[in-house]
Amino acid sequence: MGARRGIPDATVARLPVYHRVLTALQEQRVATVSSEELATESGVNSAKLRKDLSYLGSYGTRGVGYDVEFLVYQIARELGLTHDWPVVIVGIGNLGRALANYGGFASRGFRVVGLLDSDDTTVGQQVGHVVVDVGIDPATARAALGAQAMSRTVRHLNELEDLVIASKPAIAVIATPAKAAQDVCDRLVGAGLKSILNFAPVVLSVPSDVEVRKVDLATELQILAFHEQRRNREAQASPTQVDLTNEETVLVPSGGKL
Amino acid sequence: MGARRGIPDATVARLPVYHRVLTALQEQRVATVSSEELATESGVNSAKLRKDLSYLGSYGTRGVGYDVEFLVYQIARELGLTHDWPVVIVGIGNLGRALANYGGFASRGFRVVGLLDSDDTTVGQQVGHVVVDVGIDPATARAALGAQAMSRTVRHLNELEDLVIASKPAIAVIATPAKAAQDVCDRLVGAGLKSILNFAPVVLSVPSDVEVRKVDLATELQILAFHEQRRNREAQASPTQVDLTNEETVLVPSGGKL
DNA sequence: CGGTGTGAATTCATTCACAGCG
DNA sequence: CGCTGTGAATGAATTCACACCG
Repeated sequence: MGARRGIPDATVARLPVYHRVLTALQEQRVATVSSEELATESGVNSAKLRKDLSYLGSYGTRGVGYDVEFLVYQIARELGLTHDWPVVIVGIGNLGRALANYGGFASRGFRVVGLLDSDDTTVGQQVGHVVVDVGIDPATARAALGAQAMSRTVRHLNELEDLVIASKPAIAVIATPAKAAQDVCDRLVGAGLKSILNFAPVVLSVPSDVEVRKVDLATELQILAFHEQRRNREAQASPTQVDLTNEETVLVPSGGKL
Repeated sequence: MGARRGIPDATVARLPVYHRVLTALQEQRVATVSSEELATESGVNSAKLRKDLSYLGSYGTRGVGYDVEFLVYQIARELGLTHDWPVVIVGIGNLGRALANYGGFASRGFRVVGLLDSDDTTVGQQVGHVVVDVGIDPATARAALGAQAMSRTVRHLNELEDLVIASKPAIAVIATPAKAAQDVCDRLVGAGLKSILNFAPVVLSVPSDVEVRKVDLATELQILAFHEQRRNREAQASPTQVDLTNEETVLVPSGGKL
């Protein structure tokens, strides 16, 4: 039973991991893989993995496993990695720069078509490496370089609408300070964007047909701090170890977890 | 009924958002807030918010709402934001630099005590602004500046163990390339760290008493791409617009928002 | 009256366990 | 026989709806 309708969100969130692991296996010339192996490499258990994959279709072979190459392709197609996704980045501070340079984007069909900032000292700067695959013919290379150089030059925020019209980004990344984020978001939405990745530490309000995903660095640290604190509270309450040394790794003999 | 035992993970993940919103309200001198208001600002519904807060204790007043200042403190305490959390960042590329400079850390008790990299041209560099609050007395300022300058100088990865002994970081951030991440992780774990925030696109394997949280930029984009693709498929199936140009993503002229 | 706190109902996700296929 | 694919069981998170209190 192929399930074209409604892959659960939790599954969608794991597909990129499976895809990455499978791609690595592919590079090692591994032809097939069992749910058990793939699950271990992906940090999940095998039942979950099999159920996840079953939402895409029955792509495995009983008694054998999954064909790596075939599965890579199926997941890529499901995620839309076979398309080209033009991305605009707004806010070219440290984080925006880091994102503009991030290799993991280009390799999966995400192509930076524009960089925007409102700071006059940043506008006009060239950001990131301009790279062309070797073995490309000179004319194409020249054109590609030109286009890349263009899309790597930071433009002023007030060109946002022009950029959207000209380059039709499908996804916008907001890496501005918190204060500017909602305004930028409103303009992106006004220009027709429907997919936004937000790094600013604010909750953006958008119409219900726009999807926003949020990455909040401080939040992640706070969650870690919560668990760290809980661990310490428990250690204090428990009878054993004195653990004010740094070298610890006392690895609880047979730990009382949760 | 105060619930000391077991705040659900999903709730813990939302507490930082509530805390941020409440802090903003506090700065606007708002004294009390209802679950409805706080929920809207936090992007959740009010029932969820009330249930979340109920895990911390009965801190609201019926017919009135929550005391902003009191609630800020309670959440901060629960998350451990009243502590100081020394952080070490490993991998000082674009992202590591961005993280080292990120203001959202310092303001919540996260203090960068060390920066590590294995690249000799990076080692020795000074990263990030060294800042001291105004109105501090000169001697203290001098000491603070010294300590900060120290902790802002990139040190070589092979000093990792020394740094852990000297500065006792509670949390490590891995911002290295994928290839280096597992090795770095093993060394951090070996040195006793139990809380790791991983930006490298790999699944880290760690003992079960170590907590790893992962932020994967490419993954987030892929999830957006999935939904974007689904939206487009549906649009295609629906009667209106033709959209078979190669440049795809034909912007709807003046939006039919939902 | 207005708004919190919370059992009960519901929805969503994970895990179990095994039938059935290659 | 080995491993996938999946119903059924369990568990977690969300939402409902209202008793209860200030």
